[in-house]
Amino acid sequence: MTTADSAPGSDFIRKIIVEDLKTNKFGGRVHTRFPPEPNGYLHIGHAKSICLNFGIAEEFGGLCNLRFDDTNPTKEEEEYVESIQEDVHWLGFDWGDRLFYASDYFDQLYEWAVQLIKDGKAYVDSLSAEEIREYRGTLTEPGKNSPYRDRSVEENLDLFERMRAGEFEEGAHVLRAKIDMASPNLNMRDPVMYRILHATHHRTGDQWCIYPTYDWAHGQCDSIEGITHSICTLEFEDHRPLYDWFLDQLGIHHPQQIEFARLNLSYTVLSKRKLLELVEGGYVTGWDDPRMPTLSGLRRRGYPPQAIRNFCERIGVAKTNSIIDISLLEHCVREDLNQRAPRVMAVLRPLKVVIDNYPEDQVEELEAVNNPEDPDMGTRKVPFSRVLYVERDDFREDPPKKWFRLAPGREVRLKHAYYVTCVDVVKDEQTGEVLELHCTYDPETRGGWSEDGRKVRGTLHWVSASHALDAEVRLYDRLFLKANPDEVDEEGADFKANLNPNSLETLTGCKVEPSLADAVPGDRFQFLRLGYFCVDPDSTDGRLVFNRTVPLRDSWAKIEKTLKGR
RNA sequence: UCGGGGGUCGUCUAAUGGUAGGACAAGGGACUUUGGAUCCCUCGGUCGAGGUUCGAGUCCUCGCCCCCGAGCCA
Repeated sequence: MTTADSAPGSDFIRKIIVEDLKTNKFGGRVHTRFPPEPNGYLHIGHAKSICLNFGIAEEFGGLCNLRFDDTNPTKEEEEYVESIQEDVHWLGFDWGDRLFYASDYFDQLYEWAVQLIKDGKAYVDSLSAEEIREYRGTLTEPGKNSPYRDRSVEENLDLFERMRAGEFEEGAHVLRAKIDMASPNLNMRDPVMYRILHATHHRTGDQWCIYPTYDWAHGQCDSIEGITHSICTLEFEDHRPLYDWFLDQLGIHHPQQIEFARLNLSYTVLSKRKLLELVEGGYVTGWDDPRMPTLSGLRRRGYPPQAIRNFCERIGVAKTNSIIDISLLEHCVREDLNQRAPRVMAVLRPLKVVIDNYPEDQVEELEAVNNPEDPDMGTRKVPFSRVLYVERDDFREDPPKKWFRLAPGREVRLKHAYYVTCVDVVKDEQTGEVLELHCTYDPETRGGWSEDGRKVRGTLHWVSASHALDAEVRLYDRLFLKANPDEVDEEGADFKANLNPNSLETLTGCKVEPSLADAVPGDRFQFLRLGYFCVDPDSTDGRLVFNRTVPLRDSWAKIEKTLKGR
């Protein structure tokens, strides 16, 4: 077999590592890192990177560090570093005692900067930000040297020292690498290494007022930690020559940077900027809104971490820009939950059913399997009585062709219970609305089976009216209407114009079986015939709240669609 | 326009120069005490033009298309 999902380990990055191991490039070591900037919550795109970095370390008997790339105090917050750790752990990965911060290395980075200045490879520039941009040239024209480019080593050292001491305003000076203002790679046109930022850092406080840029920090941090393979996304490809340059000038351990294509998912957005906009604009209830592609949102939605890991394994790793169909993610979720989620019965839109020939005060405890996919999950008792609720959608007064559910005169099976036949329909005289159904049951079919070989095509879920628990159920749908939310018709509109107005439907007065009384937030279930649901943290003692994780495939919807199409 | 990176079924992803395979999606069927799940089948692809070769997705040449890059963001 040569499929992506049956042969994890065949992607181009793992091939490079296998080759490096063969040639003993890093002394047989494999050491990766996941380097998030703590300026937002992790989303499923990060999960791809986490699974890649931690997964590779695991597979090759190596290590993977968690390192916060906290070089910009104006955007980073402690709240994010906490959520990021929680999310990585939730996915099932562990960094042991290797939790690091770029800020751990600020002293070393400063010393190395001084070394580059002494070597004549870095200088303090006093051009304004705007001037620096002008001097940089364009994509097609070379840049020109700053008039400050040839300051003496002594002057550079003095200025840099005073930058650190806080003598200057933000923007007055920057430290730049002295490389080549004519390079066709703009990253090599004397990139900025340090900028003055009079900001309080979430970890170093006011100890520093100059902060290293990503380019100056990243490779050196990798080097300090002994990283062998520094895996990042495609947009850093152009930075690799710079990554290599710094390491070469310093003559320190030189990891290999490898770039791969970031994850894109249909019907969703995966950019921190846009996610932040959804949160701050109140389009969702927060970072953990179950409609968000954030790990905290998916967690609240009920997505199991293993499903996300399986998904990340299946999508593969390559350099091709791609958009993964969200149905693959949903498939992975169903696949996982099908094996593990206990089945229960819940009626979302209740329709009262009276079993006319069932004894008034009788209650039977019927046995129900918890998961037909896994007998070890055992059975439970479900109460059955004279008055029940069934799903409103499961009754049609004028049943169309191929309708095997309830209708006047029709016999159906109540799951785990009895065969019942609809004998009467009570309607509101004014509105015509169906108020309740009257049925008779066949006592010989207890457990849902008939000895006489009689066939019933339809099986319905139900709850006993007097035993059922009330619940609120939140039905989630895709957050966006278009596969590509950025595709907008009107001018001036943006991705928010494609928000799905029906991405959340809240149902109250739902009825669930009494065994759910002990359910706690995070518990996942399959509501028979409906889908997978989990208990939301909004639940209180007397009031259960469920989130729909993902619906079951509804094949009736398909039949109806084709019937209508004719 | 300059530099970098890409282009294989609808969507992803495989294929020492040797039968283009798998997954998801779609369509059909079997089965079923969830119209669920499961199982089976079908549909469907190498960006284009030349060249090398017994043989090219793979090698060469020339095109075409897409993505990234001009933050003191990462």
